[in-house]
Amino acid sequence: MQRTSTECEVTSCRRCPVGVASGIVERGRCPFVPRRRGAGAVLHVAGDPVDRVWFIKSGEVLVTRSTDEERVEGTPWAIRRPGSFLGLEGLVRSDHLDSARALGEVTLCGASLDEVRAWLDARRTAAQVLLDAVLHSSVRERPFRGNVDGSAVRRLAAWLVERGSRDSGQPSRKVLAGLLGMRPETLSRALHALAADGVIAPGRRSIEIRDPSRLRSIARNGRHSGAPRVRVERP
Amino acid sequence: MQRTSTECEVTSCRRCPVGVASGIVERGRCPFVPRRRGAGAVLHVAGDPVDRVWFIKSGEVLVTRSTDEERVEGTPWAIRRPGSFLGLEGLVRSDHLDSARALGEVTLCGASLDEVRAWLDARRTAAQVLLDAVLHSSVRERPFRGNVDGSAVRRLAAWLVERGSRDSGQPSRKVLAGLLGMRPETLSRALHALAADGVIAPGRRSIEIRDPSRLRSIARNGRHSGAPRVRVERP
DNA sequence: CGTGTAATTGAGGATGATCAACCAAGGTGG
DNA sequence: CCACCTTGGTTGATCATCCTCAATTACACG
Repeated sequence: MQRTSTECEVTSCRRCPVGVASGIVERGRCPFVPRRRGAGAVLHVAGDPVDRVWFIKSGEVLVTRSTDEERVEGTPWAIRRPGSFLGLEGLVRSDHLDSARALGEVTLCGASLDEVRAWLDARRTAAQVLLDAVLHSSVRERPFRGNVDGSAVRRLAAWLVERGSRDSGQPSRKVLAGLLGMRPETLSRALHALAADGVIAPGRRSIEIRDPSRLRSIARNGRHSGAPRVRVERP
Repeated sequence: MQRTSTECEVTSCRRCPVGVASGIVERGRCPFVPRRRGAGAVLHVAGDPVDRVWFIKSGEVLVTRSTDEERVEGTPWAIRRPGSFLGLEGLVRSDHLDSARALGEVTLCGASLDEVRAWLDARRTAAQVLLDAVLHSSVRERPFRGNVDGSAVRRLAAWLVERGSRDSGQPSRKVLAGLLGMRPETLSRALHALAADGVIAPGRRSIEIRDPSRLRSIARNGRHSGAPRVRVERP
């Protein structure tokens, strides 16, 4: 079983798990061929038939799930990073579950569904590579659900804690709000509340964590002092 | 790649994908050994180290995710059915992501993590079986998030539509409420609202669908007439 | 036939969504 | 270089939804 695929391992085909499983080192051919896509490029749309499987080499991809059909752009569901696949659901169903858009410049290696199936049959460790990637992303990618998972402030704190060390560029407010299951306005207020507590210092493009321990405590039990609502007096 | 594993395929080892991949038919040995568990049995608790991987042969298992640590019982996350695995996250991390409890009488086949790893190395199609199962459950298991995915009534309607044909015994109200990201009280009111519309006829242990087309329409766009709130007059 | 648990109902309040206005930061073209 | 526009983000006010807590009813089970 492969270890976690981090960005650095993936950029070179000789160190990429897919390349290794394809036997690149001993002159094997990798069915996944690289391609570049610009920021904002739409990779697939929910409901479309799956024709290609993509492997993310570099960059980030936003996966959105469209709950209602009329809206083209669903709510953000997850951010996929290098080392994970897109479109593997094609192995068990015919159409895409969700839409995907490049968040920045991305490099993807693509293969047709048939090529992937052939690869799975031919290469002994191929399935292990896919299994590894799927397990990793299903472990990472546990989206927050509404209030059941705590208040807006708490979900934000939990996200900040989890993101924590990996300093990958912050997603835009709109995207982050979607990932956290809230509206941009609510996210703005939640950021404000944490900032009022001195726990974080939100900049326009990055959020600096000032008090990690308090942040963790808020993420755990949801208590925070900052900017309580005005309480209406009652007779 | 395996096809969808339905209950009937799984009960006999000769038709079970795990058994087949272990070469049961040609006298191979399957590392997964069956065990029965009674209703309510706790299979594992979030945070515990993963020591065994379980394969569900029959019955249903409730997977709960504990968001806060003090609460032993987290919010219901998904219901796993025959053909899916528990504890596969052990392949990529050391401890359980979530807790699991048998919803009724269940039969599980278990193997230690080491046995699973050895099995993956020894058996050519083992990884494909696991990959298939993981993809299936990640396709099925897309929990609803709070209001972002629509109102309580809409989420309930969507769940009823999706469950639809497969008449597996209804989960208890508390469990169902958790799966839908709402409180039991809210679920009760949502059921009442749909019943007032004549769309469903909720019994204590089962929910009869009276008007499937209207139910689908509510699931799609959230409009429903039943029991509108009293609207306060404003000057 | 009591008793405990699950499900329901009701009232009130907290929270987040909505809508509209506003602000700040980049472009773009004169 | 500056008016202009566009886009994304913030703020404020109001409202709908859902949560909370408590009381009550229905049901299963001894």
